[in-house]
Amino acid sequence: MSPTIHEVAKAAGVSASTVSRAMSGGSVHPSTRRAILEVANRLGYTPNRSARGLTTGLTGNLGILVPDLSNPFFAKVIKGVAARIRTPDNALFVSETDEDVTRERETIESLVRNTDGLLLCSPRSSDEQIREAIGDASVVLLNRRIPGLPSVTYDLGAAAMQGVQHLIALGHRKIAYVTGPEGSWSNDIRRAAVLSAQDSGVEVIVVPTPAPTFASGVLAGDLVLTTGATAVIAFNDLLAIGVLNRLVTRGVRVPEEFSVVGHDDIDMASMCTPPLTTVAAQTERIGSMGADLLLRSLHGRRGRGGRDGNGASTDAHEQEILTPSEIVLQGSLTVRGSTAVVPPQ
Amino acid sequence: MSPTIHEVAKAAGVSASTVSRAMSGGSVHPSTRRAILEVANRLGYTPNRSARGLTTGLTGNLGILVPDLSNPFFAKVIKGVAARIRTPDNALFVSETDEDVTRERETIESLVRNTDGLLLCSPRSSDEQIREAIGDASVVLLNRRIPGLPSVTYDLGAAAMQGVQHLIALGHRKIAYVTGPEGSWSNDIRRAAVLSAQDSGVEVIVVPTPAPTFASGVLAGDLVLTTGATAVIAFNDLLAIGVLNRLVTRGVRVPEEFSVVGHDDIDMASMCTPPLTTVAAQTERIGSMGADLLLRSLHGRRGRGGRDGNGASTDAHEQEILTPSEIVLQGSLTVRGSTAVVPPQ
DNA sequence: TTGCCGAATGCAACCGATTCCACGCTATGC
DNA sequence: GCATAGCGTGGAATCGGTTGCATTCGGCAA
Repeated sequence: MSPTIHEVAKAAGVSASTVSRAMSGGSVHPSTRRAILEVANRLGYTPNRSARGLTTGLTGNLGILVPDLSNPFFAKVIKGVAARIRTPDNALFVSETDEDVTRERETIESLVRNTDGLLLCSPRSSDEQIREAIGDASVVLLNRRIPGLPSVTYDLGAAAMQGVQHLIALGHRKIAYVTGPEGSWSNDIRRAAVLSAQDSGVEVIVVPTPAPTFASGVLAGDLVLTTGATAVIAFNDLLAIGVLNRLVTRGVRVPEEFSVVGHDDIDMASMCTPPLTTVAAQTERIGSMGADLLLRSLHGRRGRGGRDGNGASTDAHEQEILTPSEIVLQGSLTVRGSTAVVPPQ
Repeated sequence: MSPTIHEVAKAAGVSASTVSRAMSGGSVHPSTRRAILEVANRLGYTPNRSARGLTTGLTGNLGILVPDLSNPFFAKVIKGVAARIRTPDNALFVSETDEDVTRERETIESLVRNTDGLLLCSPRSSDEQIREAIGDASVVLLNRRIPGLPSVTYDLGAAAMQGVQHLIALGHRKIAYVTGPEGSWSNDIRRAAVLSAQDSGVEVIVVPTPAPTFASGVLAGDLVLTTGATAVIAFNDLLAIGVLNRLVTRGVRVPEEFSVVGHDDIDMASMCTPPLTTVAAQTERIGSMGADLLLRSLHGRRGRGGRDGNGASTDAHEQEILTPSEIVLQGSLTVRGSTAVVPPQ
């Protein structure tokens, strides 16, 4: 199919090594390089990735793992990553775990073997499990913080507090929290933020759910109504919209009789009726900054050491470049039509 | 990192070629194979993909291209593909074009070079452009039919007609169609289905949109109201929900005063108020069947011919296996709360 | 003029697997 | 009893790049 480097070399009247150097910025005479590039272009030469990967130890592939592709929050994160990656040198593997912790580990290990670097978005496994699974691969966490690993998150706690304060300011004194998935770092933080309202004399009821989806939200809607709360905060917008729909179906008027707050600000949040008040993240930004961080850390890394004998200095060099960066973005409350002052007794 | 085949060979006391055969089903004595597998397992051996790819010409990667990742329809298709692909031997590249035809071509060409096979979901380019871009790569089209290429579609025309008939049966005599993107095969068919209602004496107005998104739907909502139609059919659910929201905002009661029909049956369709009547596709199924078809066609294909001298017989063989299959699924109308009988004069 | 240095280039080894070929051995048929 | 067929195995070539090392050549300083 595509010509090999040797064919280009012959056509240009030079050796294969010179072509290789011309293509990848080695020391080549300017006029020679120009001629080679011209020939390569004319022949439509593209280096064979497997061959290159064999010597360099690099695949040119990055990977991202998300719990659920049909959750718009994750779709947006991937969009952010894809926008940043768009170069001829890198392609993006996408995998999902379907919120299954067992599969998560397998998938991480498989991705680690087939990519140069990995983005883990909202992983559900424990810190320790994740550390083990990734080994010494280049990984950036998204929407999850583990000490010592690079990550991009946003200030979940502060953002969640804005939602809580909003409800308190509206006079609500009994608030339900609809939980997210087991093992979710963000769920822990959001739940804690809501529970902290107890310090202000607010009663908090935690309502469990099997999965952070619309369907679970519908189920949770009924549970929420039995608690006697006047407002609900859900782990994410899908759940919140599910609750919202159930309330409306059961004849509860929102926001007059009941207030609903979600998290993530997915597109759907502004499309439902009433539009959802929600704690917004800079979703695409999480993806693009994560990709940035990953590419940067990759840049200072050797594929597998190659033939350079001196391990010590390389290690020191890597240490310095791989110093973990933890980026924290800002979140903020977006007030829409699903929240209002507490109904009179 | 991972041990090489030679290390396994030495540990097992055999040659590398025997290990290779043991791993990939060649002719090896059962007891030898068992011993090798045991050693390989103990050492945690996984074949190096680049090395394998170099000789076999296969990368073990598949790719899928969609117009927009944050469109839930495409997210579902990808889910279907991912579910089917889940094997240790294959990984999935995901790319999006952001509905940009220029980028579409570049992306296809890049994916063709880096994968063994490609799924093109709802491509916007012309038949000819697509044929050129894919060359002789293995490709399966999703939600698009091009004569001679394998594809998975559903009977868009018949399904769309159900929506049209539904509105006619409800007494509507003036129907607006909110169009989808330029170059979209499904848009052509859906528009034609709506226009065919003219044969039954129904007036049809076509309303253009810049993109098949919620935001465009909101804009289209105002245009629709100026037409004097009593019902609207939109190219997809995102547009339909946008129109719906705009109507509600402007005080038009749905479905009492105005009926709305969408296409695709994305999750959101059942979550909005009122829930959307929509023409449903078997979305995930499109993805999984497409993946099936692709894997099957790959199976009968050689990476790059290798060293087998006899071209003629191989070609004949390939011909037979690569005979294009065009799978057509069924679509159907899901009636929900956004459609009702035409309002009295 | 001689010697040295660095830039430009070619040669050849190598990355880790697959696969063709040859060899030895046993079982089978005549 | 000998030729033959076939299985199991090892050796070696090969895929298409990259890179360390050797070589050549021109230029500049001594």
